Amino acid sequence: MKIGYPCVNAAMDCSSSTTFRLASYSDERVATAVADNVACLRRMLEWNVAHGLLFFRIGSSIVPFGSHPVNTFPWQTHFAAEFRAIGDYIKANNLRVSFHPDQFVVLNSPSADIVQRSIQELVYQGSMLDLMGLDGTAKLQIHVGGLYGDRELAISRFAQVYATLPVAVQARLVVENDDRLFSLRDCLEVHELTGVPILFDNFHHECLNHGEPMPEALRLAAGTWDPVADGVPMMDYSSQALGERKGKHTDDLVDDLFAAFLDNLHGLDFDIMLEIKNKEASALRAVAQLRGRGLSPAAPNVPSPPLTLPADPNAPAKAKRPKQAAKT
DNA sequence: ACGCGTCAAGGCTCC
DNA sequence: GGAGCCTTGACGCGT
Repeated sequence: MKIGYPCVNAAMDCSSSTTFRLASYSDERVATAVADNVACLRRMLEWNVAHGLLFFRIGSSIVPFGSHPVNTFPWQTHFAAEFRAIGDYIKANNLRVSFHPDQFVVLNSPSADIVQRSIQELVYQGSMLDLMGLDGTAKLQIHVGGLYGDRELAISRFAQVYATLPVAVQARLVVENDDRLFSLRDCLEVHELTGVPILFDNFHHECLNHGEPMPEALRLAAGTWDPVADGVPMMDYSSQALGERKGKHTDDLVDDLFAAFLDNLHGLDFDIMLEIKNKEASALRAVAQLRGRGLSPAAPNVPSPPLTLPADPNAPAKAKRPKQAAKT
């Protein structure tokens, strides 16, 4: 079990998302920004290793305009050694990383243009993981997309586009349940159509569900991950910010709620990304809780033990199979 | 030095 | 049909 936080370390005096305005694009600015961003990423990973945080979401904008046609700079070859070094560091320290392309990546959009741009963005982010030399356990996390007034059509369009994705992207893509449109149950349907693993978000599930108790939801999501090809299931963890709009993430880890959540795991292994505003501060407290339970995050250079699932009549889950009445 | 309007990209809800 | 919202950091202009 690894604990992580997204993109930004507030205790650090650098950022891995320096960028610039499209209007001031130049190859030189790309080169400068990427060099700065990769250097900061390295420092954040080192900080994480020193603090027992072995999971990290890399910000999407390491390469400014990485999938935009304006970007003609050959960053893949120019920074090949830097990306490789980051990947070597990740592997040597048993880290796990992921990307979460933002809301503009919509694979099931009715607009062919939007779909194409979305695929280009996935190719760009996936290619960074490729350059790092990381295997298919380093993931690209997206949502199903828009509803467009017809849930079943929207889901089938996702599946159709998924089938056309480059294999390198397919191997990394995971789909996350969201808090308003596509629930865990919808994601399970997407999984049945495509084989794509489900990245479970406990908070989104609390906002949008069909009565599945948390332990059952966790088991269902975990069952969609191939232990070898996909690795330990990833999940996002958060809780409701009190007094705020439903769905608003809390600013700070609520220790009691996190403890109660861990009780739901019943021995399942997950790598947990804390989507909490104060980032690494909460992640450190989560690690302390795990250590208190004897669930110490995996130590550097020691691979996680193989995932063992409770008995599941629907396993093996990764194989494509026809839609059937298995979901109850 | 600092404040603040603005920034590639989508889609949903509300009015 | 249009504005506001999601969510967020950082740019870069204006003062």
